[in-house]
Amino acid sequence: MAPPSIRDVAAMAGVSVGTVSNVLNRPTKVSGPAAERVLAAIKELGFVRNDAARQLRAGRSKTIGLIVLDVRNPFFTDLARGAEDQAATAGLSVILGNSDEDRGRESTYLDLFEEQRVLGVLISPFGNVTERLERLRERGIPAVLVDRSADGSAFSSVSVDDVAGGRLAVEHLVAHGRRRIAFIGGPFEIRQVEDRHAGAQLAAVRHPGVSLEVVDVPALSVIAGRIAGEAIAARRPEDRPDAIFAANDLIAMGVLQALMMRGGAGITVPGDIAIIGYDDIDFASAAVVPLSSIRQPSALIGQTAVEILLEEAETPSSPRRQVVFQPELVVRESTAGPDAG
Amino acid sequence: MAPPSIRDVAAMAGVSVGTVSNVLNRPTKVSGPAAERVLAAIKELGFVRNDAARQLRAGRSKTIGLIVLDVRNPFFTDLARGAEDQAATAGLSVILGNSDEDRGRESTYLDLFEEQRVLGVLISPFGNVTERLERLRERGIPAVLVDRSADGSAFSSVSVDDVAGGRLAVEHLVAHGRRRIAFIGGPFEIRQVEDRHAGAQLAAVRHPGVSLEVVDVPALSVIAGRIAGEAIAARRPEDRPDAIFAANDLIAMGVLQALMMRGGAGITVPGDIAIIGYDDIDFASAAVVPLSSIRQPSALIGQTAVEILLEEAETPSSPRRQVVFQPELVVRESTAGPDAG
DNA sequence: GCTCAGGAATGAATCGTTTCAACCTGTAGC
DNA sequence: GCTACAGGTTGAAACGATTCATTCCTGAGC
Repeated sequence: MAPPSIRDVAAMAGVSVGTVSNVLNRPTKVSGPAAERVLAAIKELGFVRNDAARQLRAGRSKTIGLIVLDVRNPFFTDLARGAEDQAATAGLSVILGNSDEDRGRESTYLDLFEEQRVLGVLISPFGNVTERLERLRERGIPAVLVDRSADGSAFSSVSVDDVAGGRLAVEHLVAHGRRRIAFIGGPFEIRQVEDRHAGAQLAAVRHPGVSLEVVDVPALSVIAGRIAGEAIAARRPEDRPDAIFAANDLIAMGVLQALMMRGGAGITVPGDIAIIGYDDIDFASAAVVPLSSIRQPSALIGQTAVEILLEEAETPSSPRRQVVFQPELVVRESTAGPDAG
Repeated sequence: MAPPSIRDVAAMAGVSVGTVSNVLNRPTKVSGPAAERVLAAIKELGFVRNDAARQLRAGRSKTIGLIVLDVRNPFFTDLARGAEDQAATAGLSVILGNSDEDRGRESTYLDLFEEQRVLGVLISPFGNVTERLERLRERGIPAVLVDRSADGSAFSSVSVDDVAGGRLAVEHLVAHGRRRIAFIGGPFEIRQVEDRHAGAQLAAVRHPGVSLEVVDVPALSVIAGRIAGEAIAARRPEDRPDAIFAANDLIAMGVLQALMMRGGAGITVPGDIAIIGYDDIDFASAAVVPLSSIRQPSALIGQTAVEILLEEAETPSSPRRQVVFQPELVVRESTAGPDAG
């Protein structure tokens, strides 16, 4: 019942434990017949390496710890997937922790990862974790921040340029002839919201005659969007914007629902009002009117973060890097449909 | 730079390694002053247990492996959360693997878990994994199936009664006076779809005068739902159902969008047609018309599965258990709104 | 026939923790 | 003053894979 060990394999194959280990780790060092006997014994016994013993000897595990703010957000699951795939090519695995925007949970995961002597930590931080991460680094565990550009340069980071995303969105709306644009989003404490708005502002001021109104909402949710949308529908037609830039897709969908509802004010999308969201979640293309959006290279972020992490694990003295990706415009009917203005 | 070991702590505190270990694991066995010195040394050195060494000695890790079909499905993340919380009360952690309905990925995770000598495995199986799981059990690693009642009784399982869920939905519609009901769902190879339909059928035949039509769709997605919804809106009014039971919330939302679209056939929900979905995802309550649904106790499933797993890990000879939870009806406007029929 | 090179195989030491038999030391009982 | 006993403490063995200095073999070269 106890799993067979490398010793059992050695006994069965009639070789020493060292040879079995060589078959597993340095196959070229072993003669053909010996290797065959060992492999046969492994198969026969159903031997599986004991990872704990390997780790103990190696002093480090073959696992990367990843802590995300919210597993239910497609952005993070895609990011995780990218990290996983990249790790797999190096024979590593990723263990995923969901902090759920809770300092306690975040901290618990960091403890766990430290006990496990993980190879490195990827984290989209919520609380102030710099000290914790610094301690990990002293212990030889590197960390890379994801979805957050590192303020100082103490740690490497991989993020997306939200300012550029906001600019993209508004430039696109302007290019399609829109002039009165509303930014719907909030709360502004969230860095991403602030940056997206800043980008929108930048783009707007570059075009004379273009105005940017701000509609502050309490959360990045469908409901918040619907309420904002209803308020806009209730305005006199001449007071309505001709385009809406929502801080994320959930808000955009809520707005869309409100505008399109029968019994509404007879507003058409994109005819009367164009709408663009942010994140390009799956639901975006499935909306009543397929939603234009700003796509972030989520998987690529994860992938790149793992690459940097491995580099730092290999060469602790390697310089920190701040990678910032550019987001991409995804045009669908909600801004460029058949009856667009 | 190498992390301090229990030996360093012992040296600093002027005690033996055995005593340090006792402080950590059996605090009552250690005298006050000794314990204090040890704790001080731990703090001073920033000592953190090496999990690999513990595991090696214990022969088993303190981790539970969980493999789900799709991390992006809120049902599974809630389940994972339940499992995690329950595990935490026993001082264990959960590592989450996403098979993404891919046999290869599923198998890779099982390999990983076996190498890690996890305490046990929770799995919502995709491929045929019975042999793999049986081998694990021979090695002393128990497994519990989640979201799938085990056919034989070889393994314990925790699932939800989908037949009962289907029955609930239709009984509810009938109780609100609906007579011509359409079940929209597919593909029928998915057990859940089949069971939900079977339950709907059972309820329908119990009521004379109630008919149940089936609209087969190729996927459980918003788009599939919208297409089906458009087809229904295109029918002559007298040929339309007066209620729709969708196999999941995504389909229900697609149908809802199609029926409510301006330029549609002037159909009101729930006035002309009531709609009920399944799963009670967050979006359900955020739909244009808040969606009635069938709620599954996702977190409770995860929690219970962990309980059973721990029992089997403790007592391998304990009898297998098949736990089946009952789903719950959640009534919102889409079936019982102000203008319901 | 002897030496030597080099490939192949060996097995003891090691990683850090837990466990447990053995070993104090002081106290209570007689 | 001696034994019993219990609460504290000790330190060596064990877990299983990896590593590396050492040994063993084989065949080539002279």
